[in-house]
Amino acid sequence: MSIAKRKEQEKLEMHKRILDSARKIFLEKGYEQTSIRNIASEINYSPGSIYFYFKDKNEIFHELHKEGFRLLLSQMKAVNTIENPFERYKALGLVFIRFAQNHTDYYNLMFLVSETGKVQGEGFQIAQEAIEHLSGVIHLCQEQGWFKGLNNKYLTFMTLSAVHGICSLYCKDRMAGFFEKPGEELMIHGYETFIALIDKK
Amino acid sequence: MSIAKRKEQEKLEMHKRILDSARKIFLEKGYEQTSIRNIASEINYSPGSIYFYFKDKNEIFHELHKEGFRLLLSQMKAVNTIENPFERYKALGLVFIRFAQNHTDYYNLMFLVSETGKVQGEGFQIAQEAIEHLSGVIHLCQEQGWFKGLNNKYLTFMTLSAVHGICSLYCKDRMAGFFEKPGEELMIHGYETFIALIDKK
DNA sequence: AAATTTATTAAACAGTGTTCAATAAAAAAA
DNA sequence: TTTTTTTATTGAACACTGTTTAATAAATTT
Repeated sequence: MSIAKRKEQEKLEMHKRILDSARKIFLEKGYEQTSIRNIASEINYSPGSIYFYFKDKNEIFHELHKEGFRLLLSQMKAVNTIENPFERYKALGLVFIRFAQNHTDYYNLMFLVSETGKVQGEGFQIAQEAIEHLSGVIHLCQEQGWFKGLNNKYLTFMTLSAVHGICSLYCKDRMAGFFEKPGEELMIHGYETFIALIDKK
Repeated sequence: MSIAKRKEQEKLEMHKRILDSARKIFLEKGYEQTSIRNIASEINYSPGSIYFYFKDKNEIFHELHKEGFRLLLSQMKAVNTIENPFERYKALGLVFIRFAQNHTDYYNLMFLVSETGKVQGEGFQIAQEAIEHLSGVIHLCQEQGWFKGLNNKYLTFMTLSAVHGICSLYCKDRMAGFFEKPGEELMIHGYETFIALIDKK
């Protein structure tokens, strides 16, 4: 039985090696510019063998997709230490923004690159968990008198939209020229403007 | 001279034929799923000949990109008939949202598909014009007492982010499942929530 | 030691964007 | 009108792409 176990471990290791190579190239060059042959040659492997470990290119992509969401979600949950719900709400947006800044490539992979439509399976579940987390914090705010008369779901969607809008404009690098400031500053000031508007108890 | 003129016209016609074919396929299948061979065969043309009229696939894409922006900008300018500046501001957001709904494929092409970084040349100029238009309307609002104490540029960026966030989440079809409502309703309610927040004179 | 499972590979298939020499068609010059 | 030159078109070729598969090597089980 220990032989089977070692086998399994070796298989996991190869799985990881491929994923490491894929992560490097995917985050560097994006989806289309990453080829199975690139991933394979990076680890001196044959392209065909990749298919022994992954169904196809998309499955590798979704593995990284999930990785990104797990990373984001863990950072979102870290703000639970903040007691004041509105402060927690504010921090949650900053987590998003900082994530887009520090992990621009993941952000692209998670929100911008992947094809329209359903992000299936586990990846979708984690994304949903992230939304529910935001919704929960907003609910806490509302219990304490913030956002009076506003629907929780729509507020959640709107918050998500505003922050995602900020991040995706940043990641796609649209708007340099009109907004001569560097993107990082613009994001923060844009977010502060948003918070200034929403901050009425 | 009339021969040269007819020649030029014929060239323009071929240019248009290719663009028409490209538009159809690009808007239907997106960037990557559109091939030069597809575009050519659609009009019983040889793939190589495309390169007599366009530098490469990207140049065709950017032509459509510009088309989309011209269309959006014309609809943005149509709200100038509204006298009240805040009403005009509100309508501007709705123009965006309706554009994303009615021309989802263009929206994808314009904001989501194209590669990170500079959208060069004329296309960039039109995008800039659109931003300046929004900024101008916000300026009018501020002259009449809205958005007190808020920086025009940041407010412009934030508005753009919020609306673009709504539209891009819609276009990428993220969030079905958590927000069980159809995307169109969600967009409108999300936008109304945004307006409810920002509406303080 | 033989049979069987597991892992790896190179080759092949059908597709991609793009280039280019050959060629046909049209216009200009002789 | 004939020759030359320009303009437009084509198919073949190049170097890629994701993926499948038959052959093969290696490791494990019988």
